[in-house]
Amino acid sequence: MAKQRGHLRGASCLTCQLRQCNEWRVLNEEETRLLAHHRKSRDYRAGESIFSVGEPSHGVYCIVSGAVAIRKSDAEGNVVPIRISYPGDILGYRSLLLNAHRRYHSEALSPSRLCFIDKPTVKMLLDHNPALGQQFLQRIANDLSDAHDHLVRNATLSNRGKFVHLLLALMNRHGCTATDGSRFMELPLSRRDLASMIGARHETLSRIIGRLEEDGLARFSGRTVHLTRPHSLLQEVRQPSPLD
Amino acid sequence: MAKQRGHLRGASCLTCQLRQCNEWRVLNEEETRLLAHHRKSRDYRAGESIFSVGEPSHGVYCIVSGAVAIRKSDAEGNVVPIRISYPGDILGYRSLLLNAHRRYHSEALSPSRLCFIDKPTVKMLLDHNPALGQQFLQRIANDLSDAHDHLVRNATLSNRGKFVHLLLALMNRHGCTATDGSRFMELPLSRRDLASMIGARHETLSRIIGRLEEDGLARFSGRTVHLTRPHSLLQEVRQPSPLD
DNA sequence: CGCCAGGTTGATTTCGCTCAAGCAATGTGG
DNA sequence: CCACATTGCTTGAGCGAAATCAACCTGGCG
Repeated sequence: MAKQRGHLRGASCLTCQLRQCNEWRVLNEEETRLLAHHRKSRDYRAGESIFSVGEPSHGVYCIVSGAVAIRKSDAEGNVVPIRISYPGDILGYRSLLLNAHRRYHSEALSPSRLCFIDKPTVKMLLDHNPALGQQFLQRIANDLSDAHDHLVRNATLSNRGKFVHLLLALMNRHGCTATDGSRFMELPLSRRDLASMIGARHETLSRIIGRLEEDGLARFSGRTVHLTRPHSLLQEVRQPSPLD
Repeated sequence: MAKQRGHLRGASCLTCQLRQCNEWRVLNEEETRLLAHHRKSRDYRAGESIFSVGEPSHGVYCIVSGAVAIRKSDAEGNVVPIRISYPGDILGYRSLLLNAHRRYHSEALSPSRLCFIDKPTVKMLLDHNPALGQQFLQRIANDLSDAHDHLVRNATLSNRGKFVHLLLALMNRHGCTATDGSRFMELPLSRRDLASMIGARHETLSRIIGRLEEDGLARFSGRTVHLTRPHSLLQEVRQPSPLD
């Protein structure tokens, strides 16, 4: 059933709800038809790789359903998740716009459906509609801002603070609100990955989680998290003010 | 004398050596003349602010001489230097391209000369020559890559490692090589700023510096640094391989 | 001269890493 | 079906790194 919904949604970009809120929204009907005609939809199993570091870029991917982790690795083999992408997000635009090789790993976190649009088609659309380039520019500028915010947080917060921040950010995407105001979700990543996202060992994360439970702020059980007092957590990590 | 050289260099973009290696290099002679006609050159004292967070963007700045610090601050008032820009670099393109407000502070580190190019002129050039937009795109993509590398390093290295990396990076820009293979430079930032760049307290940085001197790897005196065995430092912080 | 910003140094405590053991869930070959 | 490895996570002990708090130095500068 869910699969069929996914299939219908991916059947044509013209009817794709997600297109309304991503970079493709500036395309007119004719351009969208071109997009739909050239896109290739494919299902990925959980854990399956979408692209890897060092490969040449042959096009971009557009997430229809599921969730995708973007990871970066350093010389010692440490792998750090950089971001999680969701339905509507477009992956791999950077390598394509720069004619560069992939600098990131990308991997499905859950069973996912992605549409692939090859390079010639994207180039054609970029030439045809300058607003599309502007969209990508905006997107990359926002990514840069996010990365810098992340840097400032890392320089400022404790591991606990960083983790609380991460939890709240994940909650925004994955969370549901219960009737009593508490919030809960399924974690999209393993504890190891969560740990390396905040630059800590997994043992340390385990202890931080223990302390959060002691403090009565959260309950963890497998991959489900329940934040009993999200408000208290929020004031633990005063966010950078939006006007900066 | 230096001032006069700076003045001559800024006198016209047509004769500006720096233009050859920054984003303006894709402009033809006519476009460059337009640029030269609209640019306004101005000198800044050391420590003087160029733009501040929250201001609207009225144009971009192009560094002729000196050095400029870009800083970001969070809600608690922590200020973290994000990067240092040098002659040839163009500042403030992000806010302009996105029609957004400034998200960064920018401040001259030494007596500096900058050219200001107002928004209408940049817009005109962008419309006239699509390659310019591509240049800015490339620039912002590289900045993003740098920021992500920074994130991975922060998650991986110790404070000492981060500082050594920072020293080597600064050395690339500011350093001279002595006859014996050792390298030296003037630090462009205070120790406090250096500390917050690696997310550490200034006392901690002071101790790290002490240890580097004990190890016979460096000598610090005021703002001058002398790296006696740069090679040893280099292998302390195995850089991410360039093929990622 | 006092004052102050920038930097160093010391003592103490907290935090987080390392190493090591243990546990539950899952998978696999016999 | 069991014995056995494997994977992901938790827990504990010990230790080193870094934060915190505080004193103190040093070179401008009014």
